[in-house]
Amino acid sequence: MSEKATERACWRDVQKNDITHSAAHYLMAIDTLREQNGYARVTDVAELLEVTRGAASISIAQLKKREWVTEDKHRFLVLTEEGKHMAMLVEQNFRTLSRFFEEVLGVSREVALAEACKMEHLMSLETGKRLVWLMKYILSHGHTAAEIHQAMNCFKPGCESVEHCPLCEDDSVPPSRYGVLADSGNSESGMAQGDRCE
Amino acid sequence: MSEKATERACWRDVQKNDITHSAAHYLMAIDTLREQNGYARVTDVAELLEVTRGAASISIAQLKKREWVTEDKHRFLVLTEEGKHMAMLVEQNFRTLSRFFEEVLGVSREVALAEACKMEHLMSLETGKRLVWLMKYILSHGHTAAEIHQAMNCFKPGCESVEHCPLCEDDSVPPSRYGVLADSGNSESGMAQGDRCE
DNA sequence: ATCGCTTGTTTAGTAACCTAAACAGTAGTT
DNA sequence: AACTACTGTTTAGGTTACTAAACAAGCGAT
Repeated sequence: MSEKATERACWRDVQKNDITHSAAHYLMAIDTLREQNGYARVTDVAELLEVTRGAASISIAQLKKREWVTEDKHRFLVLTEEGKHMAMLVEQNFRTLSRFFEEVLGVSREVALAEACKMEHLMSLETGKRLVWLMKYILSHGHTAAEIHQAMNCFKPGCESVEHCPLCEDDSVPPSRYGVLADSGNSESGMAQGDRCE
Repeated sequence: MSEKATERACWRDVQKNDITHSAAHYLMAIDTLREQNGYARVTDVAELLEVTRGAASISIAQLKKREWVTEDKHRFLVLTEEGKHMAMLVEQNFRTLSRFFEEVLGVSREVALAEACKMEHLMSLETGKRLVWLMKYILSHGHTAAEIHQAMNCFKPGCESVEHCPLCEDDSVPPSRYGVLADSGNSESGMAQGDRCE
């Protein structure tokens, strides 16, 4: 009876995400600036991110509260260990996703970068690692990579109507998004899919 | 000189996304309710999404302004053609992503659903189609699918430190995130990739 | 010592979300 | 008709994140 929490409305969890899109970019900006200039000040971050100093000031104050950012002896901004870790995670997710979109899926570079940028902070370390693993596998197995590239090169829009998609023709997977609407008795039927991965 | 916009700060484009995470779920909720109950009212949507009627009322008013939602003869909520299209797109992205995470990457169902839910509204139709295409290819080529599944089953955390990742060891790809810091002259090199889809 | 510039913070106002609570209808019941 | 219940909107208040503009502090130059 409590197992249906598995299917529970997940849609509001976005707000409970570890890190915000904006926070991630403030962290990465500080990191970038320290790497490139050796130091990072509020003004530099603001300029890099193209926001006002006021906005940067307030956002960075939040990051200090969260202990992702501190100041060094010279009062310049630095990432704490945890801050560095968050920044690296997002940075890595960005690279993984953009490479996946561009090199595996064959999406244009612009779109690949734009979409990777939107999703980078939403992917878990676990999923990111698995995606890297998949890409490593594909890229290190010449014939597989070639086949997939060939397949992707033959990609044609197709599937024009979003309403009907070849992959989703079997409606086996789409799990109910919002818990149980009407009382749908046996909730064990949800796991009737022992046919994969054996 | 204006071509460097290619590498320009993309990080604020998230706000310019076609649809908001919350808007997407309001649309899908209306769609779900009409399918399940035959009608959708503000109260039903609020209950389904677990928000107050006040919040639902205001959000739905916005959707009406955008002409994604109207009312039928009985004053019940309905999606317009455009609204339906947006809802279908997000719904499809959700299915695609969750299946990809779960079936291809081997992520647990919970995580797969949660992350798909966060990203569903951020993936373009184009990328979504290509991902479907890739999955179709993988799943329809027994040996490839088997190999990949085997590889993914052998997945071990590895790559423990986020700082150093096997895939990203060659720093060839990571494009500068925030425009040009120092003046980096020639920007035409960005489009050196005319090798697809001919 | 005062001008002028940069730096960082603060304040007021905007926008998209949410809650809680008051409010105005509409509709069924006694 | 009056009581109650449900529906939908509105109001006030909170959050995150932005802009614009005022402000305080520091610092170099004359």
